[in-house]
Amino acid sequence: MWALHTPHNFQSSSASTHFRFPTRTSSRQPICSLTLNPSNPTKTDANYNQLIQSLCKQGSLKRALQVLPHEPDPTQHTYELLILSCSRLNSLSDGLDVHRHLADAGFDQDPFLATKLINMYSELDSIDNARKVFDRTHKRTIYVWNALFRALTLAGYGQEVLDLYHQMNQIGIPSDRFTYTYVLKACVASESLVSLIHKGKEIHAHILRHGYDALVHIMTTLVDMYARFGCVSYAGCVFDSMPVRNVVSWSAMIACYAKNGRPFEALELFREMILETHDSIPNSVTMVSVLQACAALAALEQGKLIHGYILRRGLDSILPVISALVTMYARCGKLELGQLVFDQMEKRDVVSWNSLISSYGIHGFGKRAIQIFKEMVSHGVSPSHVSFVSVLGACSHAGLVEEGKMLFASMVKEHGIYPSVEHYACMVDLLGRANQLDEAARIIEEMRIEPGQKVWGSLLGSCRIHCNVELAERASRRLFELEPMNAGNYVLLADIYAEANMWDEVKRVKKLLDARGLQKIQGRSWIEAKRKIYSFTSVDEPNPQMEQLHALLVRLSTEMKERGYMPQTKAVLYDLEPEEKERIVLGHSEKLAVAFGLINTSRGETIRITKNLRLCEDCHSVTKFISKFADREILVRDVNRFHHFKDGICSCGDYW
DNA sequence: ATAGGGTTAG
Repeated sequence: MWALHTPHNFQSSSASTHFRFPTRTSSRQPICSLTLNPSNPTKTDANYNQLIQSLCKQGSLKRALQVLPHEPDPTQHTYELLILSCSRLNSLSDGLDVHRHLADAGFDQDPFLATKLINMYSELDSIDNARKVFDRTHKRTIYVWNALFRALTLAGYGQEVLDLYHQMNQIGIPSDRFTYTYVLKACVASESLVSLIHKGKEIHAHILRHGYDALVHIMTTLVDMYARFGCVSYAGCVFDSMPVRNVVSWSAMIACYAKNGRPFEALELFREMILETHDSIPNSVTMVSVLQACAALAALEQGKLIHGYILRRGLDSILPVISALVTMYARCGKLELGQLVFDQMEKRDVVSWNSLISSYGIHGFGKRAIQIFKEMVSHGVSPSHVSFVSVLGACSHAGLVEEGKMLFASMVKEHGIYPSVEHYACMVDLLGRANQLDEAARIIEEMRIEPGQKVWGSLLGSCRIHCNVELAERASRRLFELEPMNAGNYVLLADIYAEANMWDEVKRVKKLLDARGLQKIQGRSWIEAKRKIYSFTSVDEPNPQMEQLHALLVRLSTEMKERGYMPQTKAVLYDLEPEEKERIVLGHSEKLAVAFGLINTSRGETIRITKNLRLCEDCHSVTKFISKFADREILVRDVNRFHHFKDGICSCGDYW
């Protein structure tokens, strides 16, 4: 005999031996009596299936599983609901249990249920079991294949999907429209270092050949795939070719621009979306990308307008949107506004906290960032790997070496998070900037995962700051192998040689750069004034005020020299006369932007500038001078962090 | 016969 506890969500009288279905008519008629002997099937046993199904629908999986052994003949539908319940309740052990029952009953060759099982294991992060189900299923319908493709893609096994897809084609099973979306995603979900873009283009061709090029879902996936490969123009071509677009397509294309360093285009496309479409109304997902674009541009006025739009559209209570707002304000130099948005949040998740931590980090408030990190933990929010990237980054900007080491050690010990390349890169950066280059190198040697370009890149960057030729050569050797087309690495190495006066070596590196058809990334600074964004490069570009700007800089330079300013020209990669070098650094884009700000903004207004590269030392010291004797606050965001210049002092404490 | 797809925060 067996007994069941009374489910609390059942209307039950004091007699706990009777189950009642909660029905709309509140019938009190017992459907089946569980005191019956289940091994002796009677007519009422037909209701066990119904009972199990009903329990599943109510979320009482445990009870459904207790009833299951007593149903002599569970139906496909019963198993389906059981499987779905296991995913919903996130219980792998129950899932395995259901799977066992189903196999015992001979249902495991049912392709419909195999699909469901694969989906279940996928959601329960048990990819091996999903594979097993697939392997054991003889009759593999396209649904079964697609389910496995989806599961493997989500788990990051893109290459495996593509191999299986090849097999499927060999056998002659035709793809359907769902197959294409999964295999396209598989191309970018590959953990391998080789780019699978060729594969993606091949599948793109298949899609065109099979006439699937009018389907919004597939086309949007293609846009997204090219976006993730960084092929912005390809994504744009697909987007332009779409006969029908919807919110998701627009959002994907806007995200493509926002994530690939094309924030202007992102905002432009958003404008177009609003003005030219009637059926594609921007949603919260769209707005997140738009906010990212504003953040990238440091376009505060734009960002405020977008914030207004978000409020009008009632999208201001959606977590991702709010986190993006926090970041946008902080990256536009308004840390206090970011904090305000954060304070007003009713609910916070780990991402909201991460936004705030990294915001304080890039503004150089390392201690405050650590404090917020601890506050998050004390609120019961478990840090994610990004939390550690953010907080370690904050330590790095503020030179908090000991604190960073302690946090790094706590990752595994206290939070069970194993450091990834990103975390190692943070540590190398932290130690390297603090001139503990040997220890940074030691960390790399002790890494149990492949260091990769991020880590070597951090080391090379630190070598640039502290002019360590030997280590720089080691790091760059690896980097030239890993990312031969990244001009930045060659330039860093050349910088280091130049500072060490090794001009032959500088020439050699430059030749390497030329041989690969690469160019030094041009320095660019921009400033928002009167709702427009003005962009400057060191090369003369048509700007009506250019002469005026140059004249102002020459005058300032003379004045500064009288007060002890010494031009620092080591960023110049040519072996030139000092005067010539001086002339070059005086034309740096950041100084032009500062001069423009002095002329075109009112006194008392903070000059806010953004730069695409790391601030050079000469620009840094000149801006300090200017902040003092022009009595202006100047806020500069370089590629890594903020510099807040005031009274001749920079918030970075000359440590950046 | 049934089933499933695309964009998003740090």
